This record gives sequence, structure tokens and C-alpha cells, in this order.
Amino acid sequence: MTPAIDASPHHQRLIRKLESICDLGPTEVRALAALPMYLKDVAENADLVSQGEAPVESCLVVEGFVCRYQLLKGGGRQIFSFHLPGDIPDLQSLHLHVMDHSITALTPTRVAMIPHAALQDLIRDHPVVAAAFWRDTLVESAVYRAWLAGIGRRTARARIAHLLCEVYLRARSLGLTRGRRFDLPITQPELGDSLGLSAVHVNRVLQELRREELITSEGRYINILDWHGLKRAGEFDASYLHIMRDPAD
Amino acid sequence: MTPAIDASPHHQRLIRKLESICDLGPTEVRALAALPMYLKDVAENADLVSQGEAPVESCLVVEGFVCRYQLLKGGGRQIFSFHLPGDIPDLQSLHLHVMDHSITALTPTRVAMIPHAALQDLIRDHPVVAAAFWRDTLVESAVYRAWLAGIGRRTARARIAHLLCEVYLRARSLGLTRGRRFDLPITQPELGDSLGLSAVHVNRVLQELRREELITSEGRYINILDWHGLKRAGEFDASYLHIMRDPAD
DNA sequence: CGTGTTATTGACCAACATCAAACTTAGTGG
DNA sequence: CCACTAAGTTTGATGTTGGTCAATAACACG
Repeated sequence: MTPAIDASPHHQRLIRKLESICDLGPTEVRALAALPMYLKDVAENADLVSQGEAPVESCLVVEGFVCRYQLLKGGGRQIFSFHLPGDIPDLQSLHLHVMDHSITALTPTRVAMIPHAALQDLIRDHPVVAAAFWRDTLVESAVYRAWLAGIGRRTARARIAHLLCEVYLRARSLGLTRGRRFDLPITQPELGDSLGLSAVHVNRVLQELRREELITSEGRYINILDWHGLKRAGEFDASYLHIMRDPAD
Repeated sequence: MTPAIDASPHHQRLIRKLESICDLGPTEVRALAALPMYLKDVAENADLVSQGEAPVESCLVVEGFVCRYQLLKGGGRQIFSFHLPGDIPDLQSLHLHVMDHSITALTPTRVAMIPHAALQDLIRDHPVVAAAFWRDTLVESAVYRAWLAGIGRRTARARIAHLLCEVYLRARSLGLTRGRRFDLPITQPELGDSLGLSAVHVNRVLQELRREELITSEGRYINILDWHGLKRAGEFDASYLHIMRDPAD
């Protein structure tokens, strides 16, 4: 699993992420490790890419927590997805040139910028990598569907429980958890904007989940006390994440 | 635009669809026209593919109206997308082998089944077609995001208006409209299941839109009386559909 | 003609939003 | 190390969008 090739930590992040959703051979790992990229630090609440832009490079999240969102007429905000280290949240700009939404850093974040040209070359020469990237965007679609089902048809309680399960498993597949504990560095207003709820209601439901001893939270960290209970509360079935390899700690 | 090659009507549908979202050269058109497929008729309300299956062929919608949905514990249903002739709603099964949702025919439908192996060959030999398919799945993601923003943050009225705008434009880009009139062969309960609303409320809002003279409806047909008014009501901005070529009737 | 969806209407209700204020926390600069 | 500030969290009171239930009317289809 650990590539024999020496690759920088940010290359490793990308490789680990892709290995969590598909099989890579040594050739592909080598090609990924050779991908040109340069690091960039981004402040909290700064956009990585903004709606309307047509980026010529994509950003790989190396450290931090990132989200995709859109501001609506009328002042509302909808968050569409969260991204962890290893994700390339604007990979799609390779084919959809003008961004129909923005991507922003929810914490101080380090990204690695990869020129589109380099990605195009990589995809042309390595069909397995092309398939991996495509597959990654398809998993993202599956996550959108899960969110749609939640916002459209589930109670606030189920939506929140579902999101906690999802972020926990995704973080775990990347080796970012410690036992049942994981970092969720987002505020309650942000949670609300992702789940179609008000911050006030998010707060009340979180209290309820704590009262029922499904979770505890200490600052930015969530501790899952009752994994099965939380899954039940969120009607959670992990198969949509299509995770192939999960260290399970 | 009209391919010089003689291709069957169902091949033409696929080619027309892909040309609505990207540029194809004569080589690609020829390759698409040679794609092996066989026709299959599907009854109203019959699943084309069901959750849990791992299909080895994908279906191209040739005629009819199809949706992607999931049944939830508790009896609810969420519809994730609608598909028109030219769409391959389960193209994703090429990379996500087990279906995390189902696809069903909302009207009597004719589909053309294409073996995955043939699609894999096509993609391997024709990078432009591979890009087109990937792009198509990315546009689908963009549509999911638009729905998420609607269900999460917009009123019932805006959601319904937005959906009408979306289906109208997609149908128009495929040459399936007559002026401002288009076929929307779905029931109010189905509309509700796609927008996270009850059938009763859908009914009331549709009446409101008719009262305001934004639309009229005759049976399964919707007539847009006031396109700009409808767009305004739905806070609709078409750019997320990434339509490149639109006959505009 | 029945018979089974679909559309429509009305009465009532609940989940969640909104508003406003108090409290907590983290960060900042003197 | 301590005010000071800004942001986030918590609480309570009140409001509203849209859900649920139930009944009737319109259709479509065999």
C-alpha cells in the first residue's frame, strides 16, 4: 500500500486518496508522484476558486478543510460538499471550464496547485489514472445524491447524523481519525448551510444527539459514542461512498 | 451539425445529445455511429436498473422520460434526476459497479442497451468521446448542485419554477420543444418527490404559477407564457447546464 | 360504464425559521 | 496578563412554510 517510490507528502496525499477508491499499479503511482505541483497557503475563509472563473490549474487539498458553495440571490448560502486532504475539489474545471460555484477554505489550508496541462497529459498517458479521476467525480455525484435525499426527505436529526457518519468514514479512509474521534472544523452556521437548516436548529439537534449519548464534541472534535446508534439515526448506509480500502484504524 | 454518416435514429439521439454539450469531429461521430446496441421497450413504472445491481451494459434513452430515484426507510422517495432521449442515465455504472439507486421509466420508454465492453473500447480508442462522457457526468453533477441549492434554500415556488426552466432548456437543446411548449409527462406526486415537497403543495404552487400567468398546462404539456418571469421566479441561471449548442427552435 | 390513478380543496398541524438576547470562546493588542 | 472585540453557541418566544389527513372531482383506460 505504501508506495515504494519516494514522493513528497502532498503527492502521497493524492495517491492515498485515489487508492482509497480504486486500485493503482506501480506505473500509475510513479506517474502521480511525478505530477508537477506547487504549494500555496490559503487563509481561513479565502476562496480557492470563485464562481465565474475559468481556472487553468486545479488545487489538491494537502492540509485543511475546504467546501464548495454558492451564494443565492436573497442572501442564502448552500454548501454542496466538504473536502479533505487528498481531494481535488475543482478537478471538474478540467472539463467544465467556467465555475458555476466557489470553493473556499474553512480552516487555514495548504493546497498544491496542478496545471491542467499536466493533468491532461497524465490522463492521456495513463488510462487507469483517467478512470480513477472519473470515478472520483462519480463518487462525488453519489454524495450529492445522498445529500439530496437527506435535505429532500429526512428530518433535521437524520440529516445531521448522516453527515457526521459520512465525514467520519471519509476521514477514516484517509487515515485522519483517532479511534471514533475526528476533526470537524466547521461552525454550526456552516453545518446549517450544508443541510438546508438554520444555525439555531442545528444547535438544538446537536444538543439532542449529545443528550442521547450518540456523540460528544470538544471544540472542533467530534467523538462518536454510539456508532450504530448514529448510523440508525441518520439512516446511513456507507455503500454510496464506494470506499474500497479503509484502514479502519 | 447533422452527421453525414448514416446512423440509426437511436445512434443519432446519442450523437445529438453529446453535440449539445461538446464538439465532436467526424471520427468520433463515426465511432459513435458504430456502437453496438439493441433496442428494448420498457413499460411505464418499470425499473431499467435497480439499486444493488451491477449492470454490464448501460442504457441509452431513445424515447420516453426516465428518472433516477431512491426509496428511503420510512417510505419516502427521492428523485435525483430526470432523463430525456439521448441521455445514458446509468453511464456511471461503468466505474461505480454496484448501483446505489434505481432508474425507472416514468412513461412507456424505448432504450438502447450498450455493452460496457463496447463503451470501454470506445473510450480507450477515442479520447474525445471519453472526455465527452466524463463531461456529461460532470454536467449531471452541476444539475445535482442546482437541485441541492433549491431544496436546501429556496421556496417551493422557486424550486418548481427552476425545475420547469431546467427541463424546458434541456428539452430544447435536444430539439424536443415546440416554441415555448414542452412535454413534462410527470405527475404532481413525482414532482414533489423530486423537489422535496408534498403532492398537495406542488398542486397549490402550480395553481399559483398559472394564476400569475407564468405558465399554462394542458395534460402533460407545459406552456411557458412568461419565460423571463418564470426565470425570475426560479432564480434561474442557465449556465450550470453548460449547454453549448441550442437550436432555440 | 366501472375502476384506479391523478388533481383539487379545505381544515388542521408540526417542523423548522426567525428574531432577539445572553453567554462563551478565541483572538488581539496594550 | 488583562481588557476588548468578534465570532460562535445557547436559550426563549413567536411565526410561517409546507406537511398530513381526508374528502371530492376529473380523467384515463379497459
